[in-house]
Amino acid sequence: MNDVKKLKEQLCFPMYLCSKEIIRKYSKYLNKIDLTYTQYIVMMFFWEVGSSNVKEIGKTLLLDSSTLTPLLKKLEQKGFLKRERNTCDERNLVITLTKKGESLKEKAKDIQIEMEKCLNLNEEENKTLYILLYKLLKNIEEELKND
Amino acid sequence: MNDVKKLKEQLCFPMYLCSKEIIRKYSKYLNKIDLTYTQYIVMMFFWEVGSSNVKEIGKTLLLDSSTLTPLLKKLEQKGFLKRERNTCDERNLVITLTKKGESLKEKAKDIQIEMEKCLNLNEEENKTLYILLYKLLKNIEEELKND
DNA sequence: TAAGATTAGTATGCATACAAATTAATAGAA
DNA sequence: TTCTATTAATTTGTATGCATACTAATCTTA
Repeated sequence: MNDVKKLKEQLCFPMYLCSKEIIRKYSKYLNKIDLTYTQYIVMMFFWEVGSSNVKEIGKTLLLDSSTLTPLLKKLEQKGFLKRERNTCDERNLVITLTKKGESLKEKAKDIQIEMEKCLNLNEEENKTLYILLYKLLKNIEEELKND
Repeated sequence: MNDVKKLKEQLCFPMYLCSKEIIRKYSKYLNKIDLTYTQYIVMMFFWEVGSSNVKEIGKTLLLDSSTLTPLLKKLEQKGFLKRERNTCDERNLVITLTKKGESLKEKAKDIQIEMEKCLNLNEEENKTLYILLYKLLKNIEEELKND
């Protein structure tokens, strides 16, 4: 057993596939409201907090600012967000939901319901998976700190 | 409770983060052997099967041929793979491991061991997570067929 | 057997994702 | 107070990832 592992024997592989395929399925619904998956995640963040800056979004979504800058500009182009410099500290942006962005929330609700059906796990499985994913995430983040 | 869900309440979010962060951590090790994560997955596939074509790789890794074509060319450039047309059916490629690609397997072994430590789940958790991920993957693939 | 359908792989365009370098603004120390 | 360090965001370059369109080879069938 001291050999290189096969794809199926490594946890990272089904994780990679699940994430990719869930996003693929989600995208089919999100198309209808003119959002990509990452844009949707960012909008979800704003539906919770109302307004924020690049740094804070990155900390929550674990995304680099160089990923977020063009993405936020895109969401501004689409009229879902507004980007302004903070007058107190010009280094910061103040990014806020527009009325159009706020109203998109209603349409997203239906998509979430559809997606939950697709995953097709029972309550127990769902909860177990949820707990394990967050545990794993915590462990990995701890490890990444040491680099 | 008939409201839009928060990020933390949706399974897709920790799944997305876990996948991304595992890949981030893996990449730090894979740098040393001149592989990206996706390139590593492809090499794992070849360490199992020896040789294949674009279609088959895509079916196993759930990747589009338009993703694989440039990636396989890159791995050929690095000297890990060889790409030739199948003389029986010129539409197909015959992609095979080179000696250099084969020998890379030994170095990958150590990386797999390091990574397993990083995930830091016990045997029970590991197994449960593994089973749930494959179950979810099966469900999603079933749903994607209906599109 | 010649025309249309199918198949395998490639090319193109768009959207992430991240490392590294850069810019502009602010904080902190001498 | 001025010089240096730090910080927030942007820019640049590389690598996916996928939808769509395309090319070339093979298959099908009339």
